[in-house]
Amino acid sequence: MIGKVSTAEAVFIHLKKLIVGGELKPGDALPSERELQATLGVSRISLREGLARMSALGLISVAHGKGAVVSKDINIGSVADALLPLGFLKEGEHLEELYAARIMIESELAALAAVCRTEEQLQALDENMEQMGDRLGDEESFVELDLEFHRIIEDAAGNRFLSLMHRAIEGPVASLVTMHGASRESREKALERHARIMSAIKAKDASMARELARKHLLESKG
Amino acid sequence: MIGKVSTAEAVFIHLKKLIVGGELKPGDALPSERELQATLGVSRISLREGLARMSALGLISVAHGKGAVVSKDINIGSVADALLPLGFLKEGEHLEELYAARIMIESELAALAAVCRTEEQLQALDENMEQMGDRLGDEESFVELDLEFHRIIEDAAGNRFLSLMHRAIEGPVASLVTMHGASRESREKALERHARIMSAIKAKDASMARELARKHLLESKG
DNA sequence: TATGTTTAACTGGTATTATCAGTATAATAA
DNA sequence: TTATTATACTGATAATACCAGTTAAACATA
Repeated sequence: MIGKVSTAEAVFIHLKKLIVGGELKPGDALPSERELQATLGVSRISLREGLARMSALGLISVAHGKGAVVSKDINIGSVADALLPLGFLKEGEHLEELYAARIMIESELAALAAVCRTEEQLQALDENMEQMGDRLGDEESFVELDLEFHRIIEDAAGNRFLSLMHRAIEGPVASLVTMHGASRESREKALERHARIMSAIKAKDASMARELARKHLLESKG
Repeated sequence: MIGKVSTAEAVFIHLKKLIVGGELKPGDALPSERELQATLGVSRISLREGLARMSALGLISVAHGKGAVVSKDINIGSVADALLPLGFLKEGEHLEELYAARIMIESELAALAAVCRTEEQLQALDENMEQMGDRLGDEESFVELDLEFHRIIEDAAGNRFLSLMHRAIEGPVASLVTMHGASRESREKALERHARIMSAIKAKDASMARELARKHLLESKG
């Protein structure tokens, strides 16, 4: 009996194969539930549970009264949900793994931002740093501005896949990022490092931006 | 009915909040379906569709006759499924974005491998390169060994999150990776670059391994 | 007493049927 | 023609019954 899957799972696998196999292309409308139910020879319940799985993963999008269509793009929310158990990590190696991934992503975002950034984004970074300078004494505001700094860079990088991973990771490691209890001196140093990263991005020096971002995160970690 | 979301979606959101909020911890058993149905005041169908969503995302794991428990870990299959629409990308900027992410991941894996690699893994890389040397004339085998080389490095890096992203990306960009139609000379150069990466990993030089891997992928791309 | 079998009470899985609720369009009335 | 209404789709929800694994308590047996 090992290997047996439930009917709902079978429906899910079947539909997924149709999409992967190219029989159902992005944007295509699925047959109606009654029709699928008859074609696949399953009950409405199993059919709908299979559809629920598809929908949860963002593979299809269903609308009441209209029908279901194959998604054209990944659903960031779904991916983030699937990565949700990462938040359970408290200490130890798993958290280290996640942190390593974060450094990799952040530094690559900085490198890409150095290439793609617009003048508006440079200005946004400037404003952000100015505000950070004003809030050196306000820990909470500083932390929030710190996160915003990296979010601006993420936006400037213009890579949807990296943005997705960045956001999925941001939550779980937020507790680490937030330098809570850090000294004013450490905040001054962080702002200084931000300035250097910003300079590299402004100068379109991708390698420099990447390395500075990496060092920044490594140093702000301890 | 709560707000504008479906009942099944409301159930899903409710259960997710219980987990995120810490009321349900990883490994905890969920109440039985009949119980949840009564507590939430919804029909069995909606309840089960909500559970199906949870299950599809790998947030819970249900067993026939036993019950459902909160997952302790991310489900690679679920994440990969959610990323499935990436395979729709054919050409253009989206593929470029994915390729940039691939280079980032591969190079970081090489850097981590340089730190964590065991003697067995070094030996596996050695054997792989030896086989590649023997198959310089056999394009198909060479491509397969090429992929294996990077898979060994992925394993050696010992970072589950990066491994996940690596595997999710491997499929969609496979067509790019496979140097189909490349000359024997280009294969010789690729092998040479592999040897240099391997040396850096053996010497535990993370920065060197990262840079060499990055250059390798950039060069083998064209 | 100790052990093996049976049974009963859980659990989730599937199916049937009926009905509610959006949506779009064809038919109809102004 | 235009505005309204009826209708025939679509998915959403529900109630009910029953099937199918799992577990442990009850019980018969050695």
